[in-house]
Amino acid sequence: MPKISRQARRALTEERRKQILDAAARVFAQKGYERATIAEIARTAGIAEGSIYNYFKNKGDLLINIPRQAIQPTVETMSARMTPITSDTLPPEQMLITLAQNMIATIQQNAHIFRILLSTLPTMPQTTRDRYLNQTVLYVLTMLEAYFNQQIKRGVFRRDLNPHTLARAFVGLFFPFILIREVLQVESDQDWTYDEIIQTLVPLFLRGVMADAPKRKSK
Amino acid sequence: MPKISRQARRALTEERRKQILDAAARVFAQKGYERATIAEIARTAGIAEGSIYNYFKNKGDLLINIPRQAIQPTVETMSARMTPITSDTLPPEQMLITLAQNMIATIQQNAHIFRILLSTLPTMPQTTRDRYLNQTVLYVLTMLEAYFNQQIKRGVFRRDLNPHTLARAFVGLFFPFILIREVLQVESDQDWTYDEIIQTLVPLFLRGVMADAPKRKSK
Amino acid sequence: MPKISRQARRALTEERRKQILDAAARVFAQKGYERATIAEIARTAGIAEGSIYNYFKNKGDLLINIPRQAIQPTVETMSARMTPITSDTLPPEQMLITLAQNMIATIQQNAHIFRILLSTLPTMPQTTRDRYLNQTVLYVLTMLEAYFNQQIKRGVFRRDLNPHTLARAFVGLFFPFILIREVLQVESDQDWTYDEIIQTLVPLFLRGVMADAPKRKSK
Amino acid sequence: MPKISRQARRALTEERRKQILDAAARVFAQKGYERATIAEIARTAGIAEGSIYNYFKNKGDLLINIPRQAIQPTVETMSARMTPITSDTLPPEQMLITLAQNMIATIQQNAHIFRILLSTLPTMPQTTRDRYLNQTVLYVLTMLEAYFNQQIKRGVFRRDLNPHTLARAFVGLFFPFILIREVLQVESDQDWTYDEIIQTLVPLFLRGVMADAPKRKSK
DNA sequence: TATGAATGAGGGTTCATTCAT
DNA sequence: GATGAATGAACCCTCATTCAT
Repeated sequence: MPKISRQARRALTEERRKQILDAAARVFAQKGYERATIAEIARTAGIAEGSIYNYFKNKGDLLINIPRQAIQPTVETMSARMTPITSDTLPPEQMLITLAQNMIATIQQNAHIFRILLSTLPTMPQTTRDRYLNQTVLYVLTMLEAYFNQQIKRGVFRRDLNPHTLARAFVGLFFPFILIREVLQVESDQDWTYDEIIQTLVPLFLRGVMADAPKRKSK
Repeated sequence: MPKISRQARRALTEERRKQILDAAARVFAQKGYERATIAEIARTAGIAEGSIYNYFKNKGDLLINIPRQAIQPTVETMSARMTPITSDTLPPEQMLITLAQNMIATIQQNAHIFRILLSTLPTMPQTTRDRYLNQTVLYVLTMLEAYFNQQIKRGVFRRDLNPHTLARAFVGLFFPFILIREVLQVESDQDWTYDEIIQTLVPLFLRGVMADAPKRKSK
Repeated sequence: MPKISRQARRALTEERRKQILDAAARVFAQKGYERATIAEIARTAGIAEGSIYNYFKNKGDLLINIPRQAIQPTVETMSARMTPITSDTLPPEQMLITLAQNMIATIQQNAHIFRILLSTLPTMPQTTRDRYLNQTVLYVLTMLEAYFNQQIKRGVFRRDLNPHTLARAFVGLFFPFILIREVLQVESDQDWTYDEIIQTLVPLFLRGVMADAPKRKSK
Repeated sequence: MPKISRQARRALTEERRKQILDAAARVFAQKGYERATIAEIARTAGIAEGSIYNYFKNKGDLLINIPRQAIQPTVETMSARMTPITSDTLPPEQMLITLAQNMIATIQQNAHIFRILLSTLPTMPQTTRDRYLNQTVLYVLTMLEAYFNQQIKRGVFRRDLNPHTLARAFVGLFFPFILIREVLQVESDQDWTYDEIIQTLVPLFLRGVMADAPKRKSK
């Protein structure tokens, strides 16, 4: 005769897991995975070291579960903003600006997760790495790809372009800025704002990808 | 009195340092800095554990000395190709293609170093990090910036563009591809070649940045 | 919520610390500080190597905490016997004999600690050394000094003497004997007992320090 | 056909040994035996590490050979000053003052050796230790003992005293001062000079040991 | 005989994980 | 489930000693 219903128990457990993963994410982001200690994660989470092992198999298990916990929600938020309906109503420039803004905002809000990803991915085992990537970066790339594909099919973007390439290139445009500011936190490289960058690069990208204006249709 | 001339001794020492750094770079790239052990580095270098400490203060000292050893030579090769003279004689498209090819080739040849950089930089102490960055990425960015600045001043590229931003954006275009293939080694994302990417993105970028050519309006 | 009351936990911890310090003192005394290994201390204490670090910061921390653990109790016993009340009631000869006996007994019971002190003090960092000395030797010297000062003021001991000097000289009288027997354990120098020494040297010292007794001149 | 005569070779070797032992003594005194390194001794001696092994079997061999090298000369100087002839001509007070001054001067000049002795003796193997002691402290004690024996036999010192005990007690009187100043270098205990100490303690000691004045002979 | 790079055993310390309470 | 002390494997680093030159 449990004092708490099974459902309530479940919820409590889930709550605890979140609390621990949150602490782990913070410590991993600050110290890096290897130099983070279970002791510090426990302290940050406000529980005992041993308790962590009631919720996660081991240290690696924490790392594996961080993206679902921390990234997916924001990724989903982002994807929600990219529904076809929206893309119909917005002119490409506006759409791309919004996309870039969302992407950057998402990364900014989860900068510590990105730091973890960067320092961990290169030396992770294949399967873990793929799982991570699918849940995060590739997910976003796939959505972008769909949008570009649509625009190409409509003749808005040049027909000779490959949506796969475009998606990666578009994201890449902003990559160095994000890397420098959010991940590496280089302070000597700060005389710009994301808005300026977006206002410069989206039009630049568009000039590059837009199909020639209909005027020349007669060519 | 030493049996070997001071110069010969110096050369031998330098040789040994290279040998050790090379081993360290390989092991760091494979295991990540923290999980790499001195024992394995020594084994890889074909020497005894203790010998490493005759050439480097400690494990961290190995890390700090890797870029100079492994990257700088290629970085310098690259910079040699970007002299103003060269940039005068080549049309922008050819120049940018060459630059991109060089950059990608450099990274490919030093992919393991890049893996180290990525996994180590985020949790490095500020000063070490800055030193690393200056020797590598920022060095290249600065050169690119100079080139773009030149082209803007000549009216070849749009005058409303900022060379600082352009340099980062140009590098960023290729970043996701490099990341996916060289660093993360995602095998499910391989149906493209760097040449295709370059042939697509350099013109795209150029369309975005070239000033409208009034002279040729009459064409 | 802890399963054990905070007080009980404290007591257990204190017990463990004593157990470890005791083992450390034994091993340090036998091998000397530098040649003693954590492994052997752990073995002697009957615990695992790592456990020591749950109670002490490092090897040096063991050394620093040994005197409080092992000497202070006896030092305090000794000081208890030297209250002014006691010194009032005993004639100087009896008092000094008792003092010498106590001192020697204390050292005998903690001979291994003294061996540690001697071999460690000369090369210790200043602050550690001062802490050590204050807890042990200087503590005793200060007490003696107070006693001599009292006797000088009362005219029992010569007024031209300096209590500071006397305290050191008195302790020094017995020093070579203690050194030879307890610390150096020279076996070829054993045809005497501490009692004989005390019975000889206390009167000798007293003849040296007693004020000429004008009252008894008429005797 | 040696270029150098065998004798000259011998002398050179002996010179080199002295040079090395001198360096070793200095480093041992400063760092303690265990923490002293062959590298530092070699550096101090101005030769290569490996060369030390051409003159001494190993590190321990250095330690064993230091007393003969460094202490014996001064010990011999001291003993020279204590010939019976001298002791005949000087009154006891002058003699003891001279002895104390010589002893203290000797120790002062060789303070570093004393630091080595103190930190090394307690954990040395028996035989090494005895050898050390016989060459140094016991040597001096034996001489003192002879002097006291003479004075007792002459009736200058009390007949009920034991020269063995007296010798140790006399040396002990100055021990704490030497220990505090020369070995432990306690700086907070410096408001006295050796001369003051000697001027106080020698008469004190003499009052304790002198036979009753001849006036009471009639008793 | 002199050199100093090479060696590798050994020691202090950290920390993920276990388990008795 | 919660706790946190106990564990011991693993790692970095030091340094006495050797040996090829």
